[in-house]
Amino acid sequence: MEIILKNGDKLNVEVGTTCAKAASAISDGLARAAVAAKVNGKLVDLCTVLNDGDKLEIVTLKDKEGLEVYRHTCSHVLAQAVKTVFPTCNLAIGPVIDNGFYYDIDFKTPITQDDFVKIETEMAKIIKSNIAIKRFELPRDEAIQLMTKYNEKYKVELINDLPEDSVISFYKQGSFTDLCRGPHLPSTGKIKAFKLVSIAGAYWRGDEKKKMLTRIYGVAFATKDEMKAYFEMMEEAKKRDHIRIGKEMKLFALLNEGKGFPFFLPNGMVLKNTLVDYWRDLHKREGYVEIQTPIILTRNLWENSGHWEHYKDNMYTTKIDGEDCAVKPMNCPGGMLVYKLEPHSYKDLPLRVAEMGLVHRHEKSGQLHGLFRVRCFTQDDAHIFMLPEQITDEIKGVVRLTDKIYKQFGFKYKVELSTRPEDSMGSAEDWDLATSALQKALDEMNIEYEINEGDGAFYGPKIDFHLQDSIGRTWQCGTIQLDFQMPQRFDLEYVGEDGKKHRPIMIHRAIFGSIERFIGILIEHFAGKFPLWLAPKQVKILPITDRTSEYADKVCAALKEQGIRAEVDARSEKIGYKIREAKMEKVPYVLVVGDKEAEEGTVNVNKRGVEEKYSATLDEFVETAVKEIAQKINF
RNA sequence: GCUGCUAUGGCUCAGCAGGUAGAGCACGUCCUUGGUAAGGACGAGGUCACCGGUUCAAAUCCGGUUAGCAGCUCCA
Repeated sequence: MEIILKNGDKLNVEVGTTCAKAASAISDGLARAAVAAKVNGKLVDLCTVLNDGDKLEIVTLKDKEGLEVYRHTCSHVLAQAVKTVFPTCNLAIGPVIDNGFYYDIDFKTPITQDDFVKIETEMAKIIKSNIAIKRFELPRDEAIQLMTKYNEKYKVELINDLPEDSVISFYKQGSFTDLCRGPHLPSTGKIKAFKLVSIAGAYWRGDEKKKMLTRIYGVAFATKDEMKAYFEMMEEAKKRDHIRIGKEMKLFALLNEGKGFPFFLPNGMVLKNTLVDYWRDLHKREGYVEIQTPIILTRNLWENSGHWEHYKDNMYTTKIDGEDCAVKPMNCPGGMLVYKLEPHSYKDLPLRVAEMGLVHRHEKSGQLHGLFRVRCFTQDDAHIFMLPEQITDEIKGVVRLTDKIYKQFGFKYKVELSTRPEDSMGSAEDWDLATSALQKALDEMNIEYEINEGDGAFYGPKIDFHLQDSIGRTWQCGTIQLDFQMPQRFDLEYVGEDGKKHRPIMIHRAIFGSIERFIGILIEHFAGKFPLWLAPKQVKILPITDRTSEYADKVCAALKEQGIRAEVDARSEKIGYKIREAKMEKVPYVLVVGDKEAEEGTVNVNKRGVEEKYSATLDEFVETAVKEIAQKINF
């Protein structure tokens, strides 16, 4: 019979030939590198028997799928090892993740990281024995019988929940058999580099109400070198951790006295204010007006907006003169009240109303994390009130503005479209209309996005922008939410061309999302090496001897005159020492001034990240610095 | 909130097996005025997160509380 290879070549093989055998017929090198195969586009085990006319593709560890198969087998080796070391435990599930794998296991007595040595030793033994991995399939009742025999209650539950027509397959390696869809490596000996890294709790089936199992995380790579490179990269990434840099650079403080409420220190305030100034300038140009609404408003208002019903557990409440009040978790109801203060004409729309709003949300204690997740933060919020025919253009405008701002910092981002959640308000028609409006804007702008089913706000669907932190976790920053509900609830209206009253449509949007979170991401993105326009300390002037400290003061004054954040380090320390300190502070420009410079009216410029130093007149340096700040050049 | 781990001078960390604390950096004083990533000497600074228990004796062992970290769940 004949099979077709990836490159289109045809190969004659005997009936009953496996993928592995076919691979070795193509080339010995490829056969040895093979870890799985793709038959007619479907990923399968190497032992899969080919049929006449099948299209065969060999998968190696160089392929993404190949590495996944490899990591998947690692998780099974982990399971086998754990079963050997702790025979009474019950296995749940063990999938592949970025860089590795995990397995959720129900232990009779809790284990700790100290047990990793035992487990890893057992895994190494399994790998060394190079046990063949065999697939077999069973009908449902036999599958349940088998897993019941092994006392694997979680597996029985999984089998019971599989759809009627699904194939129930098992993989057997030695005495160990596990329910699995596969595919797997042909034998355990192919695993070259793995390590167990951490242990954590995880709810069975991701449900908070179900039992918490123990999850063992591991990483696995095709070679030991790749694994080493991974650990080195993780070490580097940890050095970028915003909590650590925030402390080192005295940007902010997290204190026991205010759990989830960060303190901003002078350096951090420079960052925050600079971002706000940039934001405000940009929004003025984009036709926004700015308001500020109160932090505490009556409970009545929150009931009216629907927040009370959907969100009261996360709101801080208080009583003022006997009246129930709540601290705002969002700015919109305040914005609605402002809209209602006066009648609006269709000629006024779109109305773009921005607010740097300080909101408070009672996040559960375990969710708090540095500046990424806090209980009090500043939203760069805006509400856009508009006519139905303005929806697409307004959304596009916000997407463009978001892109512009993210690009300014050199961020790459991911876009998600979140649709109607279960717990939501409003009619299906409104939701469809709103969702397709968002989708239309994204499609027309040729923006790639993922759909996040059921993850919208309770009042409307949304477009979310996600940025990545230094160890690859993503955080939602920007958001554009289309809302038909608030205008209705607050009975907003405008007078149309026809002289009749109509309901405006509203967008909620934020670009930084939370200034605090955005600052956290900025810190990690730049590893604390902020571009000149953002740097808390922009220029440091270092006199070589006490003789030149007067000239240093003069240079500093000239820079301050131009609004540049400059300071002199006049301590009687050696120049090398002062340079080292300034560099560790990540100051963009360090100016060294000695007798020569004082005499010539120049400065010796040390630019961060640049080995060569150069001499410039004071005026020349001021000019370049002013220009770099004004143009917000990143370096 | 749940599971696990952690908590020692301003910072980064030692303190292995219980006998009332150490280092480096930072800080202060003095000497050194030195041309591009750490000059030298001396000094000050900690009831070892908090509360309780075991013990003749607890930073060290046990329990609880608080806070942080990793993950889970949640995030209008």
